Amino acid sequence: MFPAMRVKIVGLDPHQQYYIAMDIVPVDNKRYRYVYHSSKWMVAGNADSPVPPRAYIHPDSLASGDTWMRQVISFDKLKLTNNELDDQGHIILHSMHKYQPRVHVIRKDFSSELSPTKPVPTGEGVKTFSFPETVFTTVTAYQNQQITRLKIDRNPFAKGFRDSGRNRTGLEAIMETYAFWRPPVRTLTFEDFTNMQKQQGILFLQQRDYMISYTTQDV
Amino acid sequence: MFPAMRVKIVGLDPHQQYYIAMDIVPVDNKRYRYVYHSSKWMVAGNADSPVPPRAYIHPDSLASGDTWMRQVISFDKLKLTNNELDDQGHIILHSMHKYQPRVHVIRKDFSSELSPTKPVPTGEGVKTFSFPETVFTTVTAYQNQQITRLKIDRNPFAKGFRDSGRNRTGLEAIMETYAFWRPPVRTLTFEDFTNMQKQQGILFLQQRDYMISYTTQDV
DNA sequence: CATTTGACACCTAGGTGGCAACTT
DNA sequence: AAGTTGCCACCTAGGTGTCAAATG
Repeated sequence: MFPAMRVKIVGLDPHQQYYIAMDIVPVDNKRYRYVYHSSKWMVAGNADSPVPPRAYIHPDSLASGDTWMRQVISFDKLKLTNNELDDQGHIILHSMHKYQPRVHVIRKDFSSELSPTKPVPTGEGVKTFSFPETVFTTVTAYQNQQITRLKIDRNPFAKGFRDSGRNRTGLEAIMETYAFWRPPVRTLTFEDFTNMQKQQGILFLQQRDYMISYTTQDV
Repeated sequence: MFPAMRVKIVGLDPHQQYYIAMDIVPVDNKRYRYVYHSSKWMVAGNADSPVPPRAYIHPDSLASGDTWMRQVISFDKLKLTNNELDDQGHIILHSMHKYQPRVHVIRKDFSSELSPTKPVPTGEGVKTFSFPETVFTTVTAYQNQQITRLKIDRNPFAKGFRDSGRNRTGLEAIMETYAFWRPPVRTLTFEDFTNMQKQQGILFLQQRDYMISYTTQDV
């Protein structure tokens, strides 16, 4: 899942132990298709039968509120699959559907049913947060060059596909990168994506490799 | 530290939480030198002033007795240094000294003082095990070809230095490997090393990269 | 003279999109 | 036509011993 979801949490009890988990739930019961000439997602029938949502338990769990609040919590190890029979503990999604990632803060004393292959429990001791700007649509192939480019330019592992010096001069490529993306010091925020959504009318991501990144205060 | 120390533990309380830690303590207060023509370690004066031993807390800590007993516990991430000012949390040793690694099983409720840069606590709730056959001498350069070869042949990361097919034919190299070392299925045990000690009169290892591997039951 | 340091080639391990071949 | 799969080159990140040079 790239870009990874990143959150900062305040207001926890420093001495209380918490799990932090993420799950990804359907936004609606529709299936979508991408219409290339109008650059829009269109409804294309009803959703496939949903799979019970799995939980991704953040690997730093179990930790104290103090520990969680001192770091940016990154979900960059979360893996997605469209294989409904997956036994690797990955989160299972359908292609061409809309999804909402959610962050759960779970107090240790209410975590009896916590398991990667079970839905996240609800109720007392569990707080759930979701950010509408992180809704995304799963795809099976990139259909928008700016998304492809985002993923290539921002992900260190995709450096081999960058333009730099191939069909551009070195300096030209650097300048262009800086004109579209921000300097490396600044974290990419959800505004970057919503702006792209407005421009493109879409936001999509690929099978086994999706998603949204942002940093927010005051969760 | 290679080969890594590996242990199997039985007899813990399955529901009790434990830390498992390793430290490495001096065997005596002597400094050694290696006499090449006699293939022996000789005393070469008194030891350097000892540094307070650090603890390597196994990364699977904290875990239940049940969890610990179900796996082989490997210390392959333990790192050594001879830099007394180290701030990476590595275990600090002097070159050309003899050392004994120790394994500590620490019940959670007696682990108040547990820290990577502090000595392992002693007393109730802490059990310490040491295996005399894992004593080793630190060195600054390999002086025995069979040790060099052991480290090259057994460590996946050193595959680039293996003999296979360089100054031998492929089959010849394979046969020779199997004649001296065991088939890959079998775990290298301390007997392999003690036999080498008897033959060679030595057992030594290199700075930033040492040590002994064995698997034992009934710790 | 022994020891330490840094650059190096060579590995393991795993995360990228591209692409051709295949399935549906 | 759209989706899936496997293989690929290309990366990151880090664990090996070697060697030459610097250090003492």
